[in-house]
Amino acid sequence: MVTIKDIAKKSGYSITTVSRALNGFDDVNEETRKKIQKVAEELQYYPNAIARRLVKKGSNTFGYIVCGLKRGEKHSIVQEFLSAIYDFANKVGYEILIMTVDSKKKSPKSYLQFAKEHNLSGIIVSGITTDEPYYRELQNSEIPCVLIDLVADNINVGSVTTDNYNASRDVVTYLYDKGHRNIAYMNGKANASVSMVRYSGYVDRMRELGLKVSMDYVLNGDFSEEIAYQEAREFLQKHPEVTAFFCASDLMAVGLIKAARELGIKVPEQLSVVGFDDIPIAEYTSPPLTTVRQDFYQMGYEATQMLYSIINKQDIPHIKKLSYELVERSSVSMV
Amino acid sequence: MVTIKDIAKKSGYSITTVSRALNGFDDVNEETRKKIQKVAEELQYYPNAIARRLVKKGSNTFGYIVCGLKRGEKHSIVQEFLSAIYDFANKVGYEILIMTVDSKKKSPKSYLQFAKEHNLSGIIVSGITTDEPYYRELQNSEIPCVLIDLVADNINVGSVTTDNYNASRDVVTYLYDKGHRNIAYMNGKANASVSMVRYSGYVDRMRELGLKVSMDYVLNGDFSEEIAYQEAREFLQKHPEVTAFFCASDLMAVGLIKAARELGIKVPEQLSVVGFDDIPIAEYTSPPLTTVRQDFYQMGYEATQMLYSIINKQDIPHIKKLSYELVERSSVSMV
DNA sequence: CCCATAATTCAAAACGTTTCGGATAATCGG
DNA sequence: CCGATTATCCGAAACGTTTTGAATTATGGG
Repeated sequence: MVTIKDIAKKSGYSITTVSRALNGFDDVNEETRKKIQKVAEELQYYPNAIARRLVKKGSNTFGYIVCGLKRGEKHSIVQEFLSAIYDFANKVGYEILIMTVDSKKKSPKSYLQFAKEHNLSGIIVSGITTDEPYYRELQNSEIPCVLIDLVADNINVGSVTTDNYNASRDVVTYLYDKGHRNIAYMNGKANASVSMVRYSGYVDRMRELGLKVSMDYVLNGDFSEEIAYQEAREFLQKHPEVTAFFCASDLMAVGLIKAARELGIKVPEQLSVVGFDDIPIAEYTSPPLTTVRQDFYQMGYEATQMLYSIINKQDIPHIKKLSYELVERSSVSMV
Repeated sequence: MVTIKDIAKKSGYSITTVSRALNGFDDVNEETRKKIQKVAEELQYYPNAIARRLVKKGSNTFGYIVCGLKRGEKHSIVQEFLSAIYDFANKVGYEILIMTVDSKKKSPKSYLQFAKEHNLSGIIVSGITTDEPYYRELQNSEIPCVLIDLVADNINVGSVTTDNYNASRDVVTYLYDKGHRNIAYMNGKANASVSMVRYSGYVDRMRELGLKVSMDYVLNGDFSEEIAYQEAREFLQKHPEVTAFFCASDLMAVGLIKAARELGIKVPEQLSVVGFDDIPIAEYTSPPLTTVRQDFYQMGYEATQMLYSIINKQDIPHIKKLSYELVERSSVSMV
């Protein structure tokens, strides 16, 4: 490994001067700089980021903690986040260190340990649910951090989510306008923050519209296609009066549609279905799914941007609700 | 930041002893260790990984270079890789540093710089094409590295791919057995290694079966749904005699099917289509796509495993071809 | 009771950088 | 020509660890 020392030796200058020359300080003669740069090039010198990070105060590194990353996922949400985080990080010259945490096995490291070990400037967290130990730890974080899809009430932690509440309300309104009155709801993971918010949007709007919201009408599909399918199969047989279903995720909507098809219930003629997320699949199901589009890339980008602001002590709002879009495809019909 | 020094001070032992106690060396009294651990806990001490990495020879870190990560991707291949790489890394106690490179803008860093800066033990590269500057650089790498979907001929660089050649041949055979004789081929990016391999599998098998392979019958969809759609629209009108299409990716198959539908050509009745990859969408298109399944998770896992072996100077084959599976769904019919 | 061995502990160097405070030489105003 | 700037340069400390080699103490055999 060729170090700054080698360059100093070969060029005849001191370590200090070499460092300053290479880092563009202006108290070094241009000619000297040229010479040093030449030597650096000849020797194929690359500054050791580790040594640098050790001595510099900030590490200029974002941490990204992704919970529940696993194989065979049918959406690419994490990929979108990643893409966004990197785009922003590249823009501001930060690097990224990722930690994955599996909710099943208890992780060996706490998020705090992760952050401290690596001297992280701040961290972004996605995919966490309120029942994980991390959640509590995060609540009183001393380290700048922003949560995706989860709100917290600490000054050091920001959050960005889609405006789930209003999105949910809009879906109910949309269905109502199409003439539906018996609207069931398929909720996601009980411990996911978004589930609760979407649920209350549904309930509130239903009530406002004077529609009954019986507990029978809300199922729990755990954000899983398979579970949604199971639940729906049972439910649909018992409740032929239900003409519309709002699912808290596209995947569950897909499961639901499969159940309906198997029971000979035609979508959308006999049953309208609305999903949430607009994952790639949504466009290709039959019928193509009407759903609420979340822009996951933007979510990741805004999160990183917010983290950057928090790190730099900028005074900005710590809660950001992103807009959504109701994408009309063909899974809903008038009644 | 609480350091090892603080612990030394508070516990009354030397820095050396603290370090050795915390790292489980056996030349420290168990009682001492207990005490030191207690102090460490009280002070919420977390060893600084940066300092550690600086002094240790190996960094115990894999680099992962992902080319062409971008928003709005309709597959989750990178996510699968990531998931796999992390699973393996967690198993062997490595960390991962990711660099993204955009083939459009010339990247500020060479892969070598990236590796040296961070003292990486080795790197994994995915998504690279032969026309990128990185490709040449990689060819004579001094640093252990393994390429996904690209083969190299350097002892330090391994590669893992699906057995694209045979997969391609099998598809042709499959179509042949279904009675198809005029089989067209939609190729991917010209500069992607896999494209060439799949292409030759197609050509070789066609010839073996005594089928003509005219240049007219091979299109280039650049792995893009849109381009494949455009190309197909033109082609299908001119060549009604073609009864089957083999596409080098599912996405292109989707584009192709769309074109066919618009031209009133029924899939699979009038045109059979086979894709490649088996991305999540493939299962939901209408008709559901018959395709070659690649296990991207396994690819990532094997790649990391191989990298680990290379790093540890184990003598293992540097080229790994993964098996595939022809998934029969409904986009192919007998003729 | 003494020497050899084992069990503990520690001081100091090393990893590759940045940076503080000063040193030296050159330039300038008067 | 002198004191004061200014332009360049540099030595040494610092970042938080690990590790080497040795010192100290305890133990045991004879």
